[in-house]
Amino acid sequence: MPDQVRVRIAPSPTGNLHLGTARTALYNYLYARRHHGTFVFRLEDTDEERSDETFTQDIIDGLTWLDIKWDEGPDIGGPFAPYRQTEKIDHYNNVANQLISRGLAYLCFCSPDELNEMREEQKEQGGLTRYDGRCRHISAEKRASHEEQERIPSIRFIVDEPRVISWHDAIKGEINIDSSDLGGDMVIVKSNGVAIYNFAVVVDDLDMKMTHVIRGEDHIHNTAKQLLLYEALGKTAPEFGHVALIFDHERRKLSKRHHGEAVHIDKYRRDGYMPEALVNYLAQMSWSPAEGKEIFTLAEGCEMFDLSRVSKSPAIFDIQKLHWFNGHYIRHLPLTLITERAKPFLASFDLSAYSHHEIEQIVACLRESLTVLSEITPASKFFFDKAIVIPQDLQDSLLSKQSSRSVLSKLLEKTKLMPFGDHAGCKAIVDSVGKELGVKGKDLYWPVRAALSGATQGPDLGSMISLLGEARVKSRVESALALCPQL
RNA sequence: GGGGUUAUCGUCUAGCGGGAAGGACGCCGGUCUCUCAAGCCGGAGAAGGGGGUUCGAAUCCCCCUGACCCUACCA
Repeated sequence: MPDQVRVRIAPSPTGNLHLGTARTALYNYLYARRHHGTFVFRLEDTDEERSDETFTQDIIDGLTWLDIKWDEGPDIGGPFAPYRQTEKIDHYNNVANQLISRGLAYLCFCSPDELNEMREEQKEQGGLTRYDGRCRHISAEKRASHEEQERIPSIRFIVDEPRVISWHDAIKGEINIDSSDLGGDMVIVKSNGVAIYNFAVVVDDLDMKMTHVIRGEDHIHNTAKQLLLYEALGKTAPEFGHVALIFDHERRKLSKRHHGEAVHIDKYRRDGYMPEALVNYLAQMSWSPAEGKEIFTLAEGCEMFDLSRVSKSPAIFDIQKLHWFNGHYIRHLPLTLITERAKPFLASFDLSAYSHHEIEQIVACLRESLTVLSEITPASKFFFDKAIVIPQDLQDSLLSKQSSRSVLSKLLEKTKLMPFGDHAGCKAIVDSVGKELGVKGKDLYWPVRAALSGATQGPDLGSMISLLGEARVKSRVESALALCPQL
């Protein structure tokens, strides 16, 4: 019977949800869905110094926003609870003690100072730093004296060396690493009694019956260490797939340190990016569907995802391409959804001036030219302003023209005839004004634009007039006319 | 210093021994339009270097080089 696929995302709540973490979560999610398996969310919170609940919440919120849902996790439980490592401290200790009793691990009494000193010496001599295993065969007396001094030991796992550790990586292919390059016997439980990452992951992945571990390639050396632990515990290791990292245009790893909020998923939500766009961008950044599709939904991704088509080399984060995806989704997602998402960006305006349907129409005509939804705030401002301010240079260059004055006054006469609500019909009235006066093109449209919005550039003119409605159009044209020089 | 990963247009990629090296973003030009976009049409633009293997190499092998990652009682 083939194992039911079980994969996980295991972030540590020491920071906000990072772009790279989101991509790893996404790939795991896609893999789980593709194989009708289970996607697990678990918290690696053993670093009590840096872990924080607000980060946990940010990670949960971010993944939820992206619509990446987990089947088991700290918030919803599951058959292999608990899903936070801090709730399993004793369990890790028990497993570590088994290793000690089987002679595969031992107590290490070295102090941080001693360890540092050792490394300093090694650096001076050859450069290679590694734990020399001095506590591995500690004498009974020495041990007793350490205990008398109340020195609290850590637990180290014996790294058998030299030997080659190999695995077939689902993304990278064959990988071989010599155990001698792993830095010597490794700490698995810190002297504060808390398991260290490399040990806790193995125990958890075993407890949670993970079949595949898909993570960043910065874990490749960890995988070698972990493989040794699986072996010592007498268990079969899951399959591994290491995804290349994400770089910036200078080929630096994307990091909070260098890029700040630009790597924070929530920043994209706040700035008006569509989660569909981010998911689509992230998915195709290091993976290309066999079908060659560029635009696809999360659900479609679930049908097509294939680990063997994930790229081996790093991808550079390209905001331009994200913008392209984002603009596409702003334009193609259902209008009601985009309107809902636009509302927070319209919060500074008095929306009660328009009906819900009119707000939707405003969003409809504006979304054509947006790349991020936040741009709708300045773009829609003129719809809500009580009065329009026409910049001086436009007054000088545009309103000073005789034709502008004629157009505006003629338009004012025809305001009553405007079929408000009918975009094309309103445009037709403007055209009729132009026809009667023998004015066309910019000479006809720009004065109207300036009067209504204070700019010569904006959404479709017919839509503007139609949505602004009779009262606003009338008063704005009157105001503009008042600025036209009397001839 | 040691170890590992990696290398196709500026960027993301397709390709998996025989093609004029394909697509997408961006860029440039055209078209549409009252404007900015969007859309449509077109264009420029790529195999890091060196050795092999082969009738034939982007594709297989080796070396070099670059970039990146790891090298904690962080995760």
